[in-house]
Amino acid sequence: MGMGRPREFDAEMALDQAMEVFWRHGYEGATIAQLTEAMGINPPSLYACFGNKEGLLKAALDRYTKLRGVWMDEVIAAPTARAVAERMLMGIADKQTDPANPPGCLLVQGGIACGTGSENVPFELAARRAQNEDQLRDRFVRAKAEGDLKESADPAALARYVSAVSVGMGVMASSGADREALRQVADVAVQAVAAQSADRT
Amino acid sequence: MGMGRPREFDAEMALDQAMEVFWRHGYEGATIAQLTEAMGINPPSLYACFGNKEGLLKAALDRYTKLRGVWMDEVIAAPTARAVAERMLMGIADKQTDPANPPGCLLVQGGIACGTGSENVPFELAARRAQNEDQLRDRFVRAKAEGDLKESADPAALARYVSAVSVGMGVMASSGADREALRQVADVAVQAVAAQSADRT
DNA sequence: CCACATCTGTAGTGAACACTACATATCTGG
DNA sequence: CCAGATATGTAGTGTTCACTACAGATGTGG
Repeated sequence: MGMGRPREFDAEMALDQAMEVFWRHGYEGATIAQLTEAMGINPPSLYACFGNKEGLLKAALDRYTKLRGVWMDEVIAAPTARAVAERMLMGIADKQTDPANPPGCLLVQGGIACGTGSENVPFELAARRAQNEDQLRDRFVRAKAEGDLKESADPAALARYVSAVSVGMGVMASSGADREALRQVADVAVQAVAAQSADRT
Repeated sequence: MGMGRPREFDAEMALDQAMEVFWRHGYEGATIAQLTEAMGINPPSLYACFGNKEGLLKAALDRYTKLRGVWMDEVIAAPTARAVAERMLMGIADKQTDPANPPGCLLVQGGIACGTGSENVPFELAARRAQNEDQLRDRFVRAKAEGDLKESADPAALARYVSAVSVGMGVMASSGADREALRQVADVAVQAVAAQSADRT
């Protein structure tokens, strides 16, 4: 019993290309023809490796969140809640306007509303965004315990807020907002977190 | 030269139904079959009245922005920049979770990323969102002139910020966030505007 | 070198899509 | 009551979609 013919393409490189297509056109807007061309393979290879279109999206999302996870850890490592928010939102302003990638965020561009048969896609993307929010919330819980945030502060609400601003910035980036515009938004947004911080001397 | 057979359906009522379908499934996710069924008409009537699918979307957007314009005027009429932000974001928290409509905002759900041939749709939606932002900016310019906002405040940045938060809240609503969660976000978000306000006594 | 397993490219599959031809129905103006 | 004009319902049109059957290629284990 042999092991069969080996794969001729690099799965991770192909995923990077697929990620970009989903990022630019959304799940429903991306066609298998576009995906296979970008990935440099033919449909049967795609289906053998990823199952179907939705499987490919999930694999691309896994790769995306893995890459972003590294950066997110740096964000969480900031010393204060305010610094976390600032590092996160300013970083997002830069990332979402990085010409190396399509504008905006894959977790938003992937698909906010989908047609019948793809209802699962927006749900999947929301779940990934929620993971980020949970990380932030845990960090803000710690900040409160450390006395870095006011007693009246609600860590979950703050995390939801920062997450909401991130999403809004992503949509703006995808519709043409430049880096400076996003930084201005981030700058204003951080002040709300600062207002929840103790010792604002 | 007669005037021809009169239309048997009410265009505005039909538009309301079409609006809901686009709102729930997005432009690309909505099919002509779904639209005609919701509108209670057959395809030829749709095309005779609205030209094509994109024409129908634009008509639905016109109706949506017209309805929202009334509410927006009330928001703008609030006495201070802070009150404007509060009225806007709290109102949005309620509207985006109103069970009478699909969750979120049509200007976001309509389509953030689209496939080849529909690139115009995200652009169209962005233009409508920009109109809202312009209204806010003008109001904040006035607030600054009135001494309601600090000298250092940037009205355009504040307007972009409020607009970004609105969009983020819409995405959250569409992925299941409840009214209370959105109100918490709005509550935090308003504090950033408050931080730009003068006379915070 | 042979049986077996997996990948690859060609060339399609049926289904769903946006959109429309056409015959018929219903109005206005004369 | 007739001629012109527009709306409607039926029943399609061609195109594009996600997905796959199949045959040939390329590997491993015996």
